[in-house]
Amino acid sequence: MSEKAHAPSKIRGRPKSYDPDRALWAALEQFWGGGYAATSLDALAASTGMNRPSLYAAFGDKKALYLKALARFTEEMRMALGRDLYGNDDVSAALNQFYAGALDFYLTGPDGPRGCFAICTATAEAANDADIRASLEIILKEIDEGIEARLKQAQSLGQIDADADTGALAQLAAATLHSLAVRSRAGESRKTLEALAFQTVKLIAPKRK
Amino acid sequence: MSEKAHAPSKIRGRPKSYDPDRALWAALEQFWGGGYAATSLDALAASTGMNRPSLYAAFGDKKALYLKALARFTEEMRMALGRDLYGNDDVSAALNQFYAGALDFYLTGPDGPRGCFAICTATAEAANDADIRASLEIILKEIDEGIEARLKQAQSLGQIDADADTGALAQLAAATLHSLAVRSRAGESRKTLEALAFQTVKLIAPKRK
DNA sequence: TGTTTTTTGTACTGATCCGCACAATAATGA
DNA sequence: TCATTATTGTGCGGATCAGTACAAAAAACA
Repeated sequence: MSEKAHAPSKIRGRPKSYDPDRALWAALEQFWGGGYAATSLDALAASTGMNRPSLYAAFGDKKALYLKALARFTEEMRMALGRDLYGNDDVSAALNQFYAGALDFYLTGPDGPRGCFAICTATAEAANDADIRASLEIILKEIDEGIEARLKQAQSLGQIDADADTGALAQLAAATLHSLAVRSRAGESRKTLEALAFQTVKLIAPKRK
Repeated sequence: MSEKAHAPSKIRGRPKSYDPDRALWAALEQFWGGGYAATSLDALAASTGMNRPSLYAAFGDKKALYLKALARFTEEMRMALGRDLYGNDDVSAALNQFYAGALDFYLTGPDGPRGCFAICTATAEAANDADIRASLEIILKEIDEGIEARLKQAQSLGQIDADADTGALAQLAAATLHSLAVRSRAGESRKTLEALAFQTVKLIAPKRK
Protein backbone atom coordinates (compact mmCIF):
# COMPACT_ATOMS: atom_id res chain seq x y z
CA MET A 1 0.00 0.00 0.00
CA SER A 2 2.60 2.56 1.03
CA GLU A 3 5.60 2.37 -1.24
CA LYS A 4 7.14 5.00 0.95
CA ALA A 5 7.81 2.77 3.96
CA HIS A 6 9.96 0.03 2.49
CA ALA A 7 12.73 2.46 1.56
CA PRO A 8 13.07 4.62 4.67
CA SER A 9 15.15 7.32 2.99
CA LYS A 10 16.31 7.75 -0.56
CA ILE A 11 14.34 10.47 -2.31
CA ARG A 12 16.04 13.79 -2.17
CA GLY A 13 13.71 16.71 -1.79
CA ARG A 14 10.90 17.61 0.54
CA PRO A 15 8.57 14.66 1.02
CA LYS A 16 5.10 14.73 -0.46
CA SER A 17 2.44 15.59 2.06
CA TYR A 18 -0.17 13.54 0.21
CA ASP A 19 -0.65 10.01 -1.03
CA PRO A 20 -0.97 10.09 -4.84
CA ASP A 21 -3.49 7.27 -5.05
CA ARG A 22 -5.64 8.63 -2.25
CA ALA A 23 -5.52 12.06 -3.82
CA LEU A 24 -6.58 10.65 -7.17
CA TRP A 25 -9.52 8.94 -5.51
CA ALA A 26 -10.49 12.14 -3.75
CA ALA A 27 -10.41 14.00 -7.06
CA LEU A 28 -12.41 11.21 -8.66
CA GLU A 29 -15.11 11.51 -6.03
CA GLN A 30 -15.22 15.26 -6.44
CA PHE A 31 -15.69 14.94 -10.20
CA TRP A 32 -18.16 12.13 -9.60
CA GLY A 33 -20.46 14.34 -7.62
CA GLY A 34 -20.20 17.53 -9.60
CA GLY A 35 -19.32 16.46 -13.10
CA TYR A 36 -16.30 17.64 -15.05
CA ALA A 37 -17.20 21.18 -16.02
CA ALA A 38 -18.82 22.21 -12.76
CA THR A 39 -15.96 21.00 -10.57
CA SER A 40 -13.39 23.72 -9.91
CA LEU A 41 -9.73 23.27 -9.19
CA ASP A 42 -10.33 24.93 -5.84
CA ALA A 43 -12.79 22.18 -4.96
CA LEU A 44 -10.34 19.56 -6.17
CA ALA A 45 -7.56 21.10 -4.13
CA ALA A 46 -9.77 21.15 -1.06
CA SER A 47 -10.92 17.55 -1.38
CA THR A 48 -7.47 16.17 -2.11
CA GLY A 49 -5.81 18.25 0.57
CA MET A 50 -3.30 19.42 -2.03
CA ASN A 51 -2.76 22.94 -3.24
CA ARG A 52 -3.12 23.80 -6.88
CA PRO A 53 0.54 23.75 -7.90
CA SER A 54 0.94 20.29 -6.39
CA LEU A 55 -2.10 19.12 -8.33
CA TYR A 56 -0.50 20.32 -11.56
CA ALA A 57 2.84 18.78 -10.74
CA ALA A 58 1.26 15.44 -9.91
CA PHE A 59 -1.47 15.06 -12.51
CA GLY A 60 -1.23 17.83 -15.09
CA ASP A 61 -4.07 20.18 -15.92
CA LYS A 62 -7.74 19.72 -15.12
CA LYS A 63 -8.54 17.51 -18.08
CA ALA A 64 -5.50 15.31 -17.56
CA LEU A 65 -6.57 14.84 -13.95
CA TYR A 66 -10.08 13.94 -15.02
CA LEU A 67 -8.80 11.41 -17.56
CA LYS A 68 -6.54 9.87 -14.93
CA ALA A 69 -9.51 9.62 -12.58
CA LEU A 70 -11.50 7.98 -15.35
CA ALA A 71 -8.71 5.48 -15.94
CA ARG A 72 -8.55 4.75 -12.23
CA PHE A 73 -12.29 4.19 -12.16
CA THR A 74 -12.04 1.86 -15.15
CA GLU A 75 -9.48 -0.17 -13.28
CA GLU A 76 -11.80 -0.51 -10.31
CA MET A 77 -14.69 -1.47 -12.57
CA ARG A 78 -12.56 -4.11 -14.27
CA MET A 79 -11.85 -5.66 -10.90
CA ALA A 80 -15.52 -5.63 -10.01
CA LEU A 81 -16.36 -7.36 -13.27
CA GLY A 82 -13.85 -10.10 -12.54
CA ARG A 83 -14.90 -10.48 -8.95
CA ASP A 84 -18.69 -10.40 -9.13
CA LEU A 85 -19.26 -12.08 -12.47
CA TYR A 86 -17.17 -15.07 -11.45
CA GLY A 87 -18.23 -15.30 -7.85
CA ASN A 88 -20.89 -17.89 -8.60
CA ASP A 89 -21.02 -20.87 -10.95
CA ASP A 90 -24.61 -20.19 -11.89
CA VAL A 91 -24.77 -17.43 -14.44
CA SER A 92 -28.04 -16.01 -13.12
CA ALA A 93 -26.66 -15.76 -9.63
CA ALA A 94 -23.46 -14.22 -10.96
CA LEU A 95 -25.33 -11.57 -12.91
CA ASN A 96 -27.52 -10.74 -9.95
CA GLN A 97 -24.46 -10.40 -7.78
CA PHE A 98 -22.88 -8.17 -10.38
CA TYR A 99 -25.88 -5.85 -10.43
CA ALA A 100 -26.13 -5.82 -6.66
CA GLY A 101 -22.49 -4.79 -6.43
CA ALA A 102 -23.02 -2.04 -8.97
CA LEU A 103 -26.04 -0.74 -7.06
CA ASP A 104 -24.04 -0.63 -3.84
CA PHE A 105 -21.57 1.54 -5.68
CA TYR A 106 -24.17 3.74 -7.36
CA LEU A 107 -26.42 4.37 -4.39
CA THR A 108 -23.98 5.04 -1.58
CA GLY A 109 -21.99 8.17 -2.26
CA PRO A 110 -20.73 10.72 0.26
CA ASP A 111 -23.77 12.88 -0.50
CA GLY A 112 -26.37 10.33 -1.47
CA PRO A 113 -26.89 8.38 -4.70
CA ARG A 114 -24.56 9.33 -7.52
CA GLY A 115 -24.80 6.69 -10.24
CA CYS A 116 -21.81 5.67 -12.31
CA PHE A 117 -18.87 8.04 -12.55
CA ALA A 118 -18.19 7.30 -16.19
CA ILE A 119 -21.72 7.13 -17.51
CA CYS A 120 -23.10 10.06 -15.53
CA THR A 121 -20.27 12.55 -15.93
CA ALA A 122 -18.17 11.60 -18.98
CA THR A 123 -21.25 11.40 -21.18
CA ALA A 124 -21.95 15.10 -20.83
CA GLU A 125 -18.47 16.01 -22.09
CA ALA A 126 -18.29 13.30 -24.73
CA ALA A 127 -19.94 15.35 -27.46
CA ASN A 128 -17.38 18.14 -27.39
CA ASP A 129 -14.25 16.38 -26.19
CA ALA A 130 -12.77 13.61 -28.30
CA ASP A 131 -10.43 12.38 -25.57
CA ILE A 132 -13.18 11.93 -23.02
CA ARG A 133 -15.41 10.39 -25.66
CA ALA A 134 -12.69 7.88 -26.54
CA SER A 135 -12.26 6.95 -22.88
CA LEU A 136 -15.99 6.50 -22.47
CA GLU A 137 -16.18 4.33 -25.55
CA ILE A 138 -13.44 2.09 -24.19
CA ILE A 139 -15.24 1.75 -20.88
CA LEU A 140 -18.51 0.79 -22.54
CA LYS A 141 -16.68 -1.73 -24.67
CA GLU A 142 -14.98 -3.28 -21.67
CA ILE A 143 -18.32 -3.75 -19.96
CA ASP A 144 -19.84 -5.37 -23.04
CA GLU A 145 -16.91 -7.69 -23.55
CA GLY A 146 -16.56 -8.53 -19.87
CA ILE A 147 -20.16 -9.64 -19.64
CA GLU A 148 -20.00 -11.47 -22.95
CA ALA A 149 -17.04 -13.51 -21.80
CA ARG A 150 -19.04 -14.61 -18.77
CA LEU A 151 -22.07 -15.47 -20.90
CA LYS A 152 -19.91 -17.50 -23.27
CA GLN A 153 -18.61 -19.50 -20.34
CA ALA A 154 -22.17 -20.14 -19.20
CA GLN A 155 -23.10 -21.14 -22.71
CA SER A 156 -20.30 -23.68 -22.85
CA LEU A 157 -21.68 -25.16 -19.62
CA GLY A 158 -25.15 -25.39 -21.11
CA GLN A 159 -26.65 -22.70 -18.88
CA ILE A 160 -27.52 -20.61 -21.94
CA ASP A 161 -28.92 -21.83 -25.27
CA ALA A 162 -26.17 -22.89 -27.64
CA ASP A 163 -27.56 -20.80 -30.46
CA ALA A 164 -28.02 -17.64 -28.39
CA ASP A 165 -26.15 -14.53 -29.53
CA THR A 166 -24.01 -13.91 -26.48
CA GLY A 167 -22.71 -10.61 -27.86
CA ALA A 168 -26.20 -9.22 -28.22
CA LEU A 169 -27.26 -10.57 -24.82
CA ALA A 170 -24.20 -8.99 -23.21
CA GLN A 171 -25.07 -5.64 -24.73
CA LEU A 172 -28.53 -5.97 -23.30
CA ALA A 173 -27.16 -6.80 -19.87
CA ALA A 174 -24.87 -3.79 -20.15
CA ALA A 175 -27.82 -1.65 -21.20
CA THR A 176 -29.51 -2.44 -17.91
CA LEU A 177 -26.32 -1.45 -16.11
CA HIS A 178 -26.29 1.87 -17.93
CA SER A 179 -29.90 2.42 -17.02
CA LEU A 180 -29.23 1.61 -13.37
CA ALA A 181 -26.44 4.18 -13.44
CA VAL A 182 -28.72 6.90 -14.75
CA ARG A 183 -31.78 5.96 -12.71
CA SER A 184 -29.89 5.77 -9.45
CA ARG A 185 -28.53 9.26 -9.95
CA ALA A 186 -32.04 10.45 -10.76
CA GLY A 187 -33.16 9.24 -7.36
CA GLU A 188 -35.03 5.99 -8.04
CA SER A 189 -35.34 3.59 -5.14
CA ARG A 190 -33.14 0.58 -4.67
CA LYS A 191 -36.18 -1.66 -4.74
CA THR A 192 -37.17 -0.42 -8.18
CA LEU A 193 -33.64 -0.77 -9.47
CA GLU A 194 -33.26 -4.28 -8.12
CA ALA A 195 -36.48 -5.26 -9.86
CA LEU A 196 -35.09 -4.03 -13.16
CA ALA A 197 -31.88 -5.97 -12.64
CA PHE A 198 -33.80 -9.09 -11.70
CA GLN A 199 -36.04 -8.82 -14.74
CA THR A 200 -33.01 -8.50 -16.99
CA VAL A 201 -31.37 -11.59 -15.58
CA LYS A 202 -34.59 -13.52 -15.95
CA LEU A 203 -34.79 -12.71 -19.64
CA ILE A 204 -31.12 -13.20 -20.43
CA ALA A 205 -30.56 -16.42 -18.56
CA PRO A 206 -33.94 -18.05 -18.02
CA LYS A 207 -33.93 -20.96 -15.67
CA ARG A 208 -33.72 -24.16 -17.70
CA LYS A 209 -36.08 -27.04 -16.88
CA MET B 1 -47.86 28.90 -35.24
CA SER B 2 -47.45 32.64 -35.18
CA GLU B 3 -49.80 34.21 -32.67
CA LYS B 4 -48.42 37.51 -33.83
CA ALA B 5 -50.13 37.56 -37.24
CA HIS B 6 -53.79 37.24 -36.29
CA ALA B 7 -53.75 40.52 -34.40
CA PRO B 8 -51.82 42.86 -36.70
CA SER B 9 -51.28 45.54 -34.10
CA LYS B 10 -52.08 45.61 -30.43
CA ILE B 11 -48.94 45.17 -28.37
CA ARG B 12 -47.49 48.43 -27.34
CA GLY B 13 -43.72 48.46 -27.19
CA ARG B 14 -40.93 47.59 -29.54
CA PRO B 15 -41.55 44.22 -31.18
CA LYS B 16 -39.46 41.18 -30.29
CA SER B 17 -36.75 40.46 -32.79
CA TYR B 18 -36.84 36.74 -32.04
CA ASP B 19 -39.32 33.92 -31.98
CA PRO B 20 -39.58 32.58 -28.42
CA ASP B 21 -40.08 28.96 -29.41
CA ARG B 22 -37.29 28.98 -31.97
CA ALA B 23 -35.00 30.65 -29.44
CA LEU B 24 -35.83 28.02 -26.84
CA TRP B 25 -34.99 25.29 -29.32
CA ALA B 26 -31.71 26.98 -30.19
CA ALA B 27 -30.82 27.17 -26.51
CA LEU B 28 -31.84 23.55 -26.09
CA GLU B 29 -29.51 22.46 -28.88
CA GLN B 30 -26.68 24.50 -27.42
CA PHE B 31 -27.13 22.85 -24.02
CA TRP B 32 -27.55 19.51 -25.75
CA GLY B 33 -24.13 19.69 -27.31
CA GLY B 34 -22.17 21.20 -24.46
CA GLY B 35 -24.02 20.18 -21.33
CA TYR B 36 -25.36 22.56 -18.72
CA ALA B 37 -22.25 23.73 -16.89
CA ALA B 38 -19.99 24.07 -19.92
CA THR B 39 -22.47 26.14 -21.94
CA SER B 40 -21.99 29.86 -21.40
CA LEU B 41 -24.62 32.56 -21.69
CA ASP B 42 -22.53 34.08 -24.47
CA ALA B 43 -22.87 30.86 -26.45
CA LEU B 44 -26.59 30.78 -25.73
CA ALA B 45 -26.98 34.39 -26.80
CA ALA B 46 -25.08 33.68 -30.02
CA SER B 47 -27.07 30.59 -30.93
CA THR B 48 -30.44 32.13 -30.12
CA GLY B 49 -29.60 35.40 -31.81
CA MET B 50 -30.70 37.19 -28.66
CA ASN B 51 -28.59 39.33 -26.41
CA ARG B 52 -28.19 38.50 -22.77
CA PRO B 53 -30.74 40.89 -21.25
CA SER B 54 -33.37 39.59 -23.67
CA LEU B 55 -32.55 36.05 -22.61
CA TYR B 56 -33.13 37.00 -19.02
CA ALA B 57 -36.34 38.83 -19.76
CA ALA B 58 -37.71 35.91 -21.75
CA PHE B 59 -36.58 32.87 -19.77
CA GLY B 60 -34.99 33.95 -16.50
CA ASP B 61 -31.50 32.98 -15.45
CA LYS B 62 -29.36 30.20 -16.86
CA LYS B 63 -30.90 27.41 -14.81
CA ALA B 64 -34.43 28.54 -15.51
CA LEU B 65 -33.61 28.52 -19.22
CA TYR B 66 -32.16 25.03 -18.95
CA LEU B 67 -35.21 23.76 -17.11
CA LYS B 68 -37.49 25.31 -19.73
CA ALA B 69 -35.44 23.63 -22.44
CA LEU B 70 -35.75 20.36 -20.57
CA ALA B 71 -39.49 20.79 -20.36
CA ARG B 72 -39.65 21.56 -24.07
CA PHE B 73 -37.64 18.45 -24.81
CA THR B 74 -39.95 16.38 -22.65
CA GLU B 75 -42.88 17.64 -24.66
CA GLU B 76 -41.23 16.56 -27.88
CA MET B 77 -40.38 13.17 -26.43
CA ARG B 78 -43.95 12.70 -25.30
CA MET B 79 -45.14 13.31 -28.84
CA ALA B 80 -42.61 10.83 -30.20
CA LEU B 81 -43.82 8.23 -27.71
CA GLY B 82 -47.39 8.69 -28.87
CA ARG B 83 -46.49 8.73 -32.54
CA ASP B 84 -44.02 5.87 -32.86
CA LEU B 85 -45.35 3.47 -30.26
CA TYR B 86 -48.81 3.57 -31.81
CA GLY B 87 -47.78 3.67 -35.46
CA ASN B 88 -48.13 -0.07 -35.86
CA ASP B 89 -50.60 -2.62 -34.52
CA ASP B 90 -47.91 -5.19 -33.93
CA VAL B 91 -46.08 -4.38 -30.72
CA SER B 92 -42.73 -5.62 -32.00
CA ALA B 93 -42.95 -3.41 -35.05
CA ALA B 94 -44.05 -0.50 -32.92
CA LEU B 95 -41.11 -0.89 -30.54
CA ASN B 96 -38.67 -1.18 -33.41
CA GLN B 97 -40.09 1.96 -34.93
CA PHE B 98 -39.80 3.72 -31.59
CA TYR B 99 -36.13 2.81 -31.27
CA ALA B 100 -35.44 3.75 -34.88
CA GLY B 101 -36.98 7.16 -34.29
CA ALA B 102 -34.92 7.65 -31.16
CA LEU B 103 -31.73 6.71 -33.00
CA ASP B 104 -32.51 9.22 -35.74
CA PHE B 105 -32.73 11.81 -33.02
CA TYR B 106 -29.64 10.68 -31.15
CA LEU B 107 -27.30 10.23 -34.09
CA THR B 108 -27.98 13.28 -36.21
CA GLY B 109 -27.03 16.44 -34.39
CA PRO B 110 -25.58 19.63 -35.85
CA ASP B 111 -22.10 18.42 -34.90
CA GLY B 112 -22.46 14.67 -35.10
CA PRO B 113 -24.03 12.18 -32.68
CA ARG B 114 -25.22 13.66 -29.42
CA GLY B 115 -27.41 11.11 -27.65
CA CYS B 116 -30.39 12.15 -25.57
CA PHE B 117 -30.56 15.68 -24.25
CA ALA B 118 -32.05 14.69 -20.92
CA ILE B 119 -30.06 11.55 -20.21
CA CYS B 120 -26.71 12.85 -21.42
CA THR B 121 -26.73 16.32 -19.91
CA ALA B 122 -29.21 16.44 -17.02
CA THR B 123 -27.68 13.37 -15.42
CA ALA B 124 -24.40 15.15 -14.77
CA GLU B 125 -26.14 17.92 -12.84
CA ALA B 126 -28.65 15.67 -11.10
CA ALA B 127 -26.43 14.85 -8.15
CA ASN B 128 -25.97 18.45 -7.05
CA ASP B 129 -29.16 20.10 -8.26
CA ALA B 130 -32.48 18.96 -6.86
CA ASP B 131 -34.54 20.77 -9.49
CA ILE B 132 -32.75 19.19 -12.41
CA ARG B 133 -32.83 15.83 -10.66
CA ALA B 134 -36.59 16.13 -10.19
CA SER B 135 -37.07 16.96 -13.87
CA LEU B 136 -34.93 14.03 -14.90
CA GLU B 137 -36.86 11.70 -12.66
CA ILE B 138 -40.12 12.82 -14.22
CA ILE B 139 -38.75 12.23 -17.70
CA LEU B 140 -37.58 8.73 -16.86
CA LYS B 141 -40.96 7.99 -15.33
CA GLU B 142 -42.80 9.22 -18.40
CA ILE B 143 -40.76 6.93 -20.61
CA ASP B 144 -41.42 3.93 -18.37
CA GLU B 145 -45.12 4.62 -18.18
CA GLY B 146 -45.47 5.44 -21.85
CA ILE B 147 -43.95 2.15 -22.88
CA GLU B 148 -45.87 0.23 -20.25
CA ALA B 149 -49.17 1.58 -21.55
CA ARG B 150 -48.29 0.30 -25.01
CA LEU B 151 -47.26 -3.10 -23.66
CA LYS B 152 -50.51 -3.38 -21.73
CA GLN B 153 -52.43 -2.73 -24.90
CA ALA B 154 -50.45 -5.45 -26.66
CA GLN B 155 -51.08 -7.75 -23.75
CA SER B 156 -54.81 -7.22 -23.99
CA LEU B 157 -54.56 -8.19 -27.67
CA GLY B 158 -52.70 -11.35 -26.80
CA GLN B 159 -49.41 -10.23 -28.32
CA ILE B 160 -47.71 -10.54 -24.95
CA ASP B 161 -48.19 -13.30 -22.35
CA ALA B 162 -51.08 -12.55 -20.05
CA ASP B 163 -48.99 -13.20 -16.96
CA ALA B 164 -46.06 -11.04 -18.05
CA ASP B 165 -45.09 -8.14 -15.79
CA THR B 166 -45.59 -5.25 -18.20
CA GLY B 167 -44.16 -2.74 -15.75
CA ALA B 168 -40.91 -4.63 -15.49
CA LEU B 169 -40.76 -5.22 -19.24
CA ALA B 170 -41.33 -1.53 -19.88
CA GLN B 171 -38.47 -0.63 -17.57
CA LEU B 172 -36.29 -3.00 -19.51
CA ALA B 173 -37.32 -1.47 -22.80
CA ALA B 174 -36.59 1.95 -21.35
CA ALA B 175 -33.22 0.71 -20.14
CA THR B 176 -32.27 -0.07 -23.70
CA LEU B 177 -33.33 3.42 -24.69
CA HIS B 178 -31.12 4.88 -21.97
CA SER B 179 -28.25 2.78 -23.18
CA LEU B 180 -28.79 3.86 -26.78
CA ALA B 181 -28.66 7.45 -25.57
CA VAL B 182 -25.33 6.98 -23.86
CA ARG B 183 -23.78 4.74 -26.48
CA SER B 184 -24.68 6.97 -29.37
CA ARG B 185 -23.01 9.93 -27.68
CA ALA B 186 -19.96 7.77 -27.05
CA GLY B 187 -19.69 7.20 -30.77
CA GLU B 188 -21.02 3.68 -31.33
CA SER B 189 -22.22 2.87 -34.83
CA ARG B 190 -25.84 2.87 -35.85
CA LYS B 191 -25.56 -0.77 -36.86
CA THR B 192 -24.44 -1.76 -33.38
CA LEU B 193 -27.17 0.29 -31.77
CA GLU B 194 -29.86 -1.12 -34.03
CA ALA B 195 -28.75 -4.61 -33.11
CA LEU B 196 -29.19 -3.81 -29.43
CA ALA B 197 -32.65 -2.42 -30.05
CA PHE B 198 -33.62 -5.43 -32.13
CA GLN B 199 -32.39 -7.84 -29.46
CA THR B 200 -34.42 -6.03 -26.82
CA VAL B 201 -37.60 -6.22 -28.85
CA LYS B 202 -37.01 -9.90 -29.51
CA LEU B 203 -36.78 -10.65 -25.80
CA ILE B 204 -39.64 -8.42 -24.68
CA ALA B 205 -42.15 -9.36 -27.33
CA PRO B 206 -41.12 -12.70 -28.78
CA LYS B 207 -42.97 -13.77 -31.86
CA ARG B 208 -45.81 -16.08 -30.84
CA LYS B 209 -46.28 -19.32 -32.78
C1' DT C 1 27.12 23.48 8.40
C1' DG C 2 26.07 24.47 3.77
C1' DT C 3 24.52 22.88 -0.89
C1' DT C 4 21.17 20.51 -3.66
C1' DT C 5 16.70 18.81 -4.63
C1' DT C 6 11.87 18.56 -4.37
C1' DT C 7 7.45 20.04 -2.59
C1' DT C 8 4.60 23.48 -0.41
C1' DG C 9 1.99 27.75 0.07
C1' DT C 10 0.93 32.40 -1.30
C1' DA C 11 -0.31 35.38 -4.53
C1' DC C 12 -0.79 36.88 -9.03
C1' DT C 13 -2.49 37.00 -14.00
C1' DG C 14 -5.48 37.24 -17.75
C1' DA C 15 -9.63 35.35 -19.14
C1' DT C 16 -14.27 34.18 -18.57
C1' DC C 17 -18.20 33.85 -16.08
C1' DC C 18 -23.24 35.43 -14.85
C1' DG C 19 -26.26 38.96 -14.03
C1' DC C 20 -27.85 43.65 -14.53
C1' DA C 21 -27.90 49.00 -15.21
C1' DC C 22 -28.84 52.25 -18.51
C1' DA C 23 -29.60 54.54 -22.62
C1' DA C 24 -31.02 54.02 -27.51
C1' DT C 25 -34.57 52.10 -30.48
C1' DA C 26 -39.00 50.93 -32.32
C1' DA C 27 -43.47 50.21 -31.93
C1' DT C 28 -48.50 52.11 -30.23
C1' DG C 29 -51.77 55.64 -28.67
C1' DA C 30 -53.38 60.43 -28.26
C1' DT D 1 -45.95 65.71 -32.75
C1' DC D 2 -45.31 63.92 -28.25
C1' DA D 3 -45.98 60.62 -24.39
C1' DT D 4 -46.04 55.65 -23.28
C1' DT D 5 -44.49 51.00 -23.48
C1' DA D 6 -41.48 47.28 -24.41
C1' DT D 7 -37.32 45.41 -26.37
C1' DT D 8 -32.55 45.95 -27.90
C1' DG D 9 -27.64 46.71 -27.43
C1' DT D 10 -23.61 48.27 -25.02
C1' DG D 11 -21.04 47.78 -21.39
C1' DC D 12 -20.08 47.40 -16.59
C1' DG D 13 -19.09 44.89 -12.00
C1' DG D 14 -18.09 41.47 -8.83
C1' DA D 15 -16.99 36.78 -8.71
C1' DT D 16 -14.78 32.85 -10.18
C1' DC D 17 -12.11 30.45 -13.25
C1' DA D 18 -7.57 27.77 -14.77
C1' DG D 19 -2.92 28.02 -14.69
C1' DT D 20 1.73 29.72 -13.04
C1' DA D 21 5.73 32.45 -10.83
C1' DC D 22 8.26 32.68 -6.84
C1' DA D 23 9.91 32.27 -2.38
C1' DA D 24 9.72 29.51 1.96
C1' DA D 25 10.09 24.86 3.75
C1' DA D 26 11.72 20.22 4.37
C1' DA D 27 14.14 16.57 3.19
C1' DA D 28 18.99 14.24 1.52
C1' DC D 29 23.81 14.72 0.55
C1' DA D 30 28.66 16.37 1.24
